[in-house]
Amino acid sequence: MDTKTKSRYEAKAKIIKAMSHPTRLFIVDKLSRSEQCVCELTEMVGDDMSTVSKHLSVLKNAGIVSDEKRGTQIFYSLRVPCVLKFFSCVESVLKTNAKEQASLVR
Amino acid sequence: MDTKTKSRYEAKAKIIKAMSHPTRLFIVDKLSRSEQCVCELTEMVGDDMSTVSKHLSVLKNAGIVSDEKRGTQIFYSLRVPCVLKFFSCVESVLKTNAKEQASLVR
DNA sequence: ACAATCCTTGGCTATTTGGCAAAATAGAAA
DNA sequence: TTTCTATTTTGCCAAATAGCCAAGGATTGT
Repeated sequence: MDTKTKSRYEAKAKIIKAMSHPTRLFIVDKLSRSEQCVCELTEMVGDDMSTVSKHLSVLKNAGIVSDEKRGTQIFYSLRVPCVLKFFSCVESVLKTNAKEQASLVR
Repeated sequence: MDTKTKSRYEAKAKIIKAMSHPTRLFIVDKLSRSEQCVCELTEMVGDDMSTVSKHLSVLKNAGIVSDEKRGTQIFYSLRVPCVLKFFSCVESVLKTNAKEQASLVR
């Protein structure tokens, strides 16, 4: 694989990697409905705020979310709605896997 | 986040995580055109065969690819074509990021 | 100025990951 | 059987990741 091809796959992988954590997936799911401040997300996730903040910076760094400061709070929102398509595909993979599991038992 | 919700997000994240490595993305891309044996993929990727084999087992474990032994070779193929949709979205994220970069320079 | 609130950053530890090389396995062919 | 050949597994090490806590901005309100 030549260097140029490689770095293109690296750039793509970075974006997918940003989505590859349960908490970040949860956050993206929430943001798909409406923007949220860090404190609200922290509340929903249940981890330390610093942990949530780090997850958000990963998503922001990948270009998946954007942030806006309003007063003392920072609101995050989904910048590229197409990532929501991941969910339906992932669910169909899970379904396919479950079917296969079932057929093995039979 | 309750335990059940959490484990659902974990299952989804696992699938996305399997796609979150440049080499594995490359492999999925190749398999989208036609099935390939490990030796062919190893040749294209340029890493050690044991490394490629490990990547393939990650993809297989996630349910993204399936394998079939024929003679001495093992052919891998894409089990869930919907993962290809990831590519177009990821590309649009890259494009959006590039645009933003450009506007900052201006 | 001071305190309170919201958020991010740095430091630490534990865990996971990715890579190669060597050893083990499975099947084909001789 | 023995010997290839294709692939996987194991062992090891370096690097990356996730989590918490404590410390450090920034902004609002007193």
